[in-house]
Parts: sequence; structure tokens; C-alpha cells
Amino acid sequence: MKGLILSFISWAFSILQVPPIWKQLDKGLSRIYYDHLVTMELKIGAKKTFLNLSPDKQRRIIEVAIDEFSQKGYQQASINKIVSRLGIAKGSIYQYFNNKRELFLYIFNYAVKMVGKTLKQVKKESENQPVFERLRQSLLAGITFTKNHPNIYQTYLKILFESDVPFKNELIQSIRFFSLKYLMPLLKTGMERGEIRKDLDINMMAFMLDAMMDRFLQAYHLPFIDSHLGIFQCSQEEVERLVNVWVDTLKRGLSA
Amino acid sequence: MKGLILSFISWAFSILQVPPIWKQLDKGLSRIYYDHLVTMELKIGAKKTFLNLSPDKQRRIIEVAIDEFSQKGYQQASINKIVSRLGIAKGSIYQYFNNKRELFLYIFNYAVKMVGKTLKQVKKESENQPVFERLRQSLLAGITFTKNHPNIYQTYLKILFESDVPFKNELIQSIRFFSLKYLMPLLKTGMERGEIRKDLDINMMAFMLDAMMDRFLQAYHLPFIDSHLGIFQCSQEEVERLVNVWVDTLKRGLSA
Amino acid sequence: MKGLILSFISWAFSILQVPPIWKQLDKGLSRIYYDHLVTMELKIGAKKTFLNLSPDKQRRIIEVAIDEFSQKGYQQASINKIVSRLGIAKGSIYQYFNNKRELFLYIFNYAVKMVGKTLKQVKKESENQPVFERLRQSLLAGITFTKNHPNIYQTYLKILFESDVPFKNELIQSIRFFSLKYLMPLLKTGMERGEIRKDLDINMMAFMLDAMMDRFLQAYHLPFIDSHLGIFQCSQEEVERLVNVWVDTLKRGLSA
Amino acid sequence: MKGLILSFISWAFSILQVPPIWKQLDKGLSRIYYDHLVTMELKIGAKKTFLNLSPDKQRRIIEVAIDEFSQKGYQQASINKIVSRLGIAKGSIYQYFNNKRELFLYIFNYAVKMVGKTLKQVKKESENQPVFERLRQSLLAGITFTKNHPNIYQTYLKILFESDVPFKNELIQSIRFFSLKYLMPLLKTGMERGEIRKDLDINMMAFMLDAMMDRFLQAYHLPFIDSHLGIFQCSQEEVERLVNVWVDTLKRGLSA
DNA sequence: TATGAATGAGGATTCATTCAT
DNA sequence: AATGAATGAATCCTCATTCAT
Repeated sequence: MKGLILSFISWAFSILQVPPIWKQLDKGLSRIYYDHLVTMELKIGAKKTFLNLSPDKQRRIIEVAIDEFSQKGYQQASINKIVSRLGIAKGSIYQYFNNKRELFLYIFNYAVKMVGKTLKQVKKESENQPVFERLRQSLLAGITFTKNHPNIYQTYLKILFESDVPFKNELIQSIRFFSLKYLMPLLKTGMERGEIRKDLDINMMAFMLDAMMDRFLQAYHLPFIDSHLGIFQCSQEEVERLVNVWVDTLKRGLSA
Repeated sequence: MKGLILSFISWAFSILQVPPIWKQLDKGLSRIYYDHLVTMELKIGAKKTFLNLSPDKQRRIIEVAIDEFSQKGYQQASINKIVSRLGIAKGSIYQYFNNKRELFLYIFNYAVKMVGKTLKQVKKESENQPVFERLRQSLLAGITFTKNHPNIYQTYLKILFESDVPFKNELIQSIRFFSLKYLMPLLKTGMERGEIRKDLDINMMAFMLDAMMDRFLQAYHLPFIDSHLGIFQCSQEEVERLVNVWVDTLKRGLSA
Repeated sequence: MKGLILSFISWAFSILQVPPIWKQLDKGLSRIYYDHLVTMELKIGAKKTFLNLSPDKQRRIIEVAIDEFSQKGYQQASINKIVSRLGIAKGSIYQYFNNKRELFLYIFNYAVKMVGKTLKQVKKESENQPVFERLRQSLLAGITFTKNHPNIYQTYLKILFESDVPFKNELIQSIRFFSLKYLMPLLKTGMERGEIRKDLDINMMAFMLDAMMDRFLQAYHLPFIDSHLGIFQCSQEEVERLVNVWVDTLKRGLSA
Repeated sequence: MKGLILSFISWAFSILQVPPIWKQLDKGLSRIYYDHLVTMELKIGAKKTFLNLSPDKQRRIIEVAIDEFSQKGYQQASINKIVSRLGIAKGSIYQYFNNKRELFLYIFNYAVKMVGKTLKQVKKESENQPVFERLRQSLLAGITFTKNHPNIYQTYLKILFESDVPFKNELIQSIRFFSLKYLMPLLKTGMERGEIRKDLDINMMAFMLDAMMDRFLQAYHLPFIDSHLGIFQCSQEEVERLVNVWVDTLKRGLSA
């Protein structure tokens, strides 16, 4: 498993990090997310038979499935290929999941949970640092994570624009929502601390940061997205240099 | 036909607008693009039989094909569906194009040409205005164009992350390359005119602007990309208000 | 199942009958054949699903497939026709074999094995008889076998000159190689026993015998190959008479 | 154009060389051939439109068609490919020939005529030489001719065992018949001159010679037909050496 | 006479899903 | 619980032939 965009990270971060000050905003958004979870709750689950499998077998199935989905997207992912790579009977996968759709949703949900677990500690460490330092570390953490789990990242990229993905809108919404939930408190805190100009629109800033960080990850993982900075799979040193330049530009622009 | 990202616009803009000061850069990049054009030149063309069809029939075929590709992406687009929607025999489409790949490349090329033609005048009008005004108009023009030609935009979004798209890298590269060719001279000029701080990295700025403008268009056309600004298919007034906020934020950040 | 050329017979014969005196030759040739078997080993097999079918169903499939291939050759044989004659779903044949090529190779291999089994006993009976008698019996056995299994013979004839047959060269080579392995020891033994002139080139003799026996079988099974001897599907008595004349001519030579 | 088996040569030779002594035989066989010609007469012809083309264009069409048929056989030869290689309209070929079948028959007939013309002189030169020398020269001439016109030879090989070739039996019969007409007089003459034993069956000898010469040509042109003599595309010197060995073996007979 | 667009059946192969064992 | 054979519609693509221009 190899990659994951910053959005995933933000998402995971946000699971714990929702400052009380944003409760009001959260309520509105949470309701949307809650509705959507309720809708999905019934369909995300694997069948009992899957949960009864040995953890090892469960993990193997998840790994192969996430690999297939990340390479092919939803529609082109092949159940045939998955079972043949697993060496299990074709019927078995239907013992575990009712159909392709539910397998996909389970896999997607699993990926999201993984991100959450992995990044808990990253969040804690940066909590009290200046806002621009936190942005810097967030982007670096995103790159590190997606390097370590490229398949998760690929899966996200695939469903992003593929049509006929079940619950596509809900899935993307959930990622964007948590990205927002991560960035806005961060910016708000920065403003309160006097690190960010008070006359800027906080929503627009969150939007802009999300866009740039997302593209930075894409440029790192996909060829030809960036044609002049040389981001694509560059060395760790170069990554850090570029992230510094990015934060610098932000600062000079945004800082009071 | 419904949508097209800013990249497309930039591409078209750039066809004419390459200031002499960037010649050196252009030489390197142009070589890459030239090689790729040479490679593709042979394969983009429709068969003579297609060109001999009545303009009306040609247009119908292009419309249906671009619609199919924009909805399904490359792999999932179905030649069967295209011919049945056109009401022609399955074999006929192979009279016009050697195979699915060449049909796709023709459609893609056609879309690019369309953008180029449409935006020539937009470029001219903004030529002597301040840099931030030009950025504002560029983004607005992008939204207008993608509203008028949503299928072209969809097609771009589809191939962006789909695997197994023929010449995918070349296609994306060509778009990114022209986006760069549009933005960098614009920023360079702005710097020379003293509208932009001289201590900023021009490459990084171009990267950031490209990312934000691209995301703005996505947020306008796709639901759930933006979860809090309310960009998705908002009114023209709201679009203009948001673009103004964006430019404002840029200015305060970037202007000297 | 109806026919098989002498080459097939020779091949089968040779499996057991390799006199020690030819070991040296055998080593070189065996290596070639071994390499080719190794290469093919991986591709000849049916899928497990086929082997799990009832023997009756397996046999029906083999019969219909061998019939189709023998009538149409490789390229023109139609999977569609095969499944419709079998009354099974089109997808089913792909449960048993990965593709047309592997079905063909399985059928070919099956035919070869059949020949081997059938002819073991023929070989044993002729072992200690004079060389010309053995040649006589070999040709007669070939005709008998090909009469009983005409489809196998037809299949061989088809691939012989068809282009684009997978592994065509290897298949033909394997047949020719065993034909050689059968005839040369036989001639060598005849020479040692003083039944054959010692001043003749043993390689050329094998070549000539192979050519004539092959054509004899063709003339028996195909109309118009022989236009004056009346071999085509003649009575058993006539076959024996003609074979005797052939052996007689061989013995005496042509010159006065 | 590249290849043609000895049968073709014999056929052409025979057009002139039918000794009176064989008239009785000829009558029987000729009747068969005559009937078949009558049957074919109506269908072999190209349409007037073809004959009105410039000789150059006619020749180009024939060359491309014979090339396609020789490589693909009858069924797999593609009219589409022929017209596209010729650069003419698809409809045009149907102006010249009513359908694929008639094009093929025309091509086949043309090939036969070519052989006849080319070999007239070869026949004359060998007329008064000893029978074994004539056989030697015939085989050598066959190899030379097939080397110079491999496509004609390939065509013959293809139709030999392909099914669904129109008039297949008649075509093969015609070749075999003329092969017989060439070899039998030659053998008869040899017998009368006392060069061949009088107690041999002349029909069987013709059959045997035809088989061996045919195979020799095959072994020269196809890989793996001969596995130990090394005939395949060997040097001219080696060809001559092998032909000499062959004639020698014929002369002496096999028995000690 | 020449053109070439139109046809639609046919080719091999893949697919998600079902269900009897 | 696990199996894997069966399904048949769907995929892209090729073909010989026709016919209006």
C-alpha cells in the first residue's frame, strides 16, 4: 500500500482535533456527514463470514483488493483478477461481500481508518507550533504517508473523477469535509495567535491551501502534472526545499 | 459540450503569447512538445472517409463521441454505445477511425483546437491590464468557457487520473506545458512592471496559481469538491464575488 | 476421430524404440525437443476447471474441438461454433481454457498422446522382423490408424501449411523429429543385418521414406492427391497390394 | 513472387510434352480435366473492366493479390487488405472481379500460366538426356523456380490443405494430373531406352518420385520439415550435392 | 468507370454474479 | 463455509459485399 493525499491526512487528523470554537460550524457540517454515514452504515459492512476469517486472511484480501482498486479504479477493477490473485474460489468473495460495490466501500472505509490511526501522533507533535510550521509539517507528512501507502492514494485519485463509482459524491465529500475540519481550526488558531492577517477570508484561505497541498501531492506522485518545478519523485532534500519555498511564499503573502 | 479547465485556456492563450524574454525556456520545453507532436501527428488523424462526411454528420459524431468519453473516460467509453446513439452501423465508425484509440485522440485534439479558437480574443483584451486583473479575468474566462463546453472539461478530468489512456502522459504534459507557458510570462511581466514582489520564486507562484485555478474550476463543476465556499454551480454574481476574494487574498499576499 | 499421418505413428513408436547405437544423435536432438517441451509444458495445460469436469463432458469437448480444428485449421476454427455445437455458454469454454491458443495446444497434445498409446503394441510386434517387412507394416499401421482417427490426421494436415498457428514450428518439428527417431534406427539396424546396401546415405533414405509414406497417407485420405494409382479410400486389399508394390520398388531400386 | 512446387513445373512442362504413346491414358484423364475446365471456364475470367486496365495496373493488382493469397490462404486473405495495399477504392476490385472467389481463381490460373511460359525452355534442354539426369535437372529447376517465385509456391501450399477453397479439389487435381503427365512419359522413355528396370510399376514410380520431389521443395522452403538433412534454405552447392545423393539412391535401390 | 460509405454478422475474450454441490 | 462451473451480455474489431453518387 503506497499513497494517500493530504486530504486523507487531514481527514484522519480531524477525527480527534475539533476545537470547541468551531462547534457551531461543525454542527452544520456534521449533520451532513452524519446523514451520509447513516445512509452508508448499512452497506459498508462485510458479511459475518468475512469477519470470521483469520486476521491474516482478512488482511490479504484487503491488500489485494485495495491494490486492484487503486490500479484500475472502481469499474475496471476485476473481481476475477482479485480472486485469482488471492487463489480463492470465485464464490468465496461473494460469501464475504454481497457484491463488488460493498467490497469497494469496505475497502475504502478501511483505508480511511488506516490513515486515521497512522497520523494520530503526527497531529500531536505539531499542535503547539506556529501555523506556518504546522502547514509545512502537514505537507511533508502527507508526502511521507503517500510514499508509504501509494495504493491508498491511487484509490483516491481514481475515484476522484471516475463516474459510476457507488456513493462517489459521499466519499469525496467525506474527504473534503475532514480536510476542511483540519485546516480551518488551524487557520483560526493562527489568526487568534496573530500569525495570520485578520482581514483575510478564512474560508478562501482554507480552500486555497487545500488546492495547493493536493496538487503538490499529485505532482509528486504523477508524472507531467508539474512541468517545471521538478517535483515528480524528487529526492527528500528537494521536497523539503520546495516545501520551504512554498511556505515562504505563503508567509510573505499571508503574514501580517 | 460543457466544460474545460483553465489549463486548456492557458494552452490556447499561449499559442500566441510567448514573450521574447522566455525564449530560452521555450526552447527546451518546445523541443519536448515538438517531439511529442511529431509522435502523435501520425496517429491523431481520422481516416479520409471521415473527413469526406458532411460537416453535419462529422459534427454529430464528434458530439456523441466527446459526450461518451467525457462521461465514461477512455477505457469505459463504449464504441457500441456511440454507434447506437448515432444510429449507424458498428462497422461504420471503423470506416472513420482505425480504432478506439485513434477516435479518442482525434476527439481530444479537436477539443484542444476548439479552446484555442475560442480564447484568442480573450487573450488580446487583457494584454495591457495589471497582472492581478489579468488573473481575475483568466479565471472568469475559464469558468465561462467550461460552462459553455462542459464535455470538453469532463474529458480532461477523466483522462487526468485514468490509467491505460493512450498517450496519457503526453496529453497531460501538453496541457501542463501550455498552462506554464501562459502563467509564467504573465507573472514575469507583472514583476517587471513592479506589481509583484521581486523576491518571490516565479516557478513556485506559477505552480500555486495553476493549482488554485484548476481546483476552482473543479469546485464549480463537481459537487462536493468544495465543501464550504459554496462554489458548486453558484450564480454568476457569487462567482465574481469569490474570484474577487481570491484575487484580493493573492494581492495582499503577493503584491509588493 | 479419423486420421493421423505416419509421422504421428513414428513419433509414438519412437518413445520406446531408441537403440543404444543412436544415443549420440539422440542426445543432440533430445535437447532440442526437451527445450521445446519445457517451453510448451506451461502452456499446454487446460485449467483445473476442465480437468474437474466429468470424463464424458471432457471427451465431448475434446471431440468437438478436434473436429472443428481438423476441419478449419487454427485461425478459422471458431470458438463460437465449438460452444454452440456443445450447447454450452460462450463463457464456459474460457473457464476450461484461457484462450483459443491454449485450447488448440491442449487438443494437439491430446492427439499426440492418443497416437502414442495406440501404437505401442504395433511397435513391439514388428521388432524382430526384416527391415522391409517393418516398413511395410509401418505404412499399413499408419493407414489403419488414420482411418480410425481421421480428425487427428486432418488437424496435422491443417497446421502443416497454415500460417499464424501458435508454436507451429515447434509442433511440426516435434513430429518430424520423432519420425526421424523412428526411421533412422530402423534403417541402421537393417544395414547392420545386411538387409540394406552399406553404400547408401542413411539420412537421405530416411528423408525419402518419410516423404513417400507421408504422401501415401495423404493420397489415401484426400481426393485428387494421387491421380493415377487409385489410392484414395481404396479397399483394404488394394491398400495392401499397393504397399507391397511400393516395398518391392524400394528394394530393387530404379536403375536397370 | 517467390515459390512454386515441382508440381507446378511439371504441369507447365506437360503442356507441350505429351508423347503420342500416352494418348490412351491421356484420353481418360483429359476428359476429367476437360470437364473441369469447362466447369471453371465460366468463372475464371475477370470482368471486362479489368482487362481494359493498363497492363501495369493489371500486373500490380495480380502481384498484390497473389501476395495476399500466398501469405494468408484463401479464407483468410482479406479483400480489404488487398485494396488498401493497392490504394484503390474497395468498390473497384468488385468492378474487376465479381467476388473474392473469382479473383482467387483468376490469380491461380494466372500463376499456372506463368509457370508454363517460364519453363518451356527448361523442358527443351533436357529432352534428350538420360532419365536420371532429367530427374536431377527437374528437381533443381523446381528449386530454382520456387526460389524466384516464392509467392506462387506459397499459394499452392496454402490451398493444398485449406478447406473451403473454391474448386479446391479441381485445382489440386489439375496440378497432380500434370505432374503425372510430366513424370510418366519421362519414365516410359527411360524404360524404353533401357535405363530403368522393366519389371517395375511405372505408376508407383511416378507416385514415389512426385512425393519425394514435392517434399524436397517443401523442406527447402519451410523450416522444420526436414530435421536432419539440412535442406532448409541451404546453399546452392549443398542443394546440388543433396540432389545428387537422391538420384544416386534412386538408381541403386535399397536392398543389399 | 470509379468511388468509398454503409452494413451487420461474426470474430475472440472478459465480466459480475448465481447456485448446486 | 467453501467451492467453482455456468451464464450470456458486453467488450473492440474485421469482414465481404452493396449501391448511390
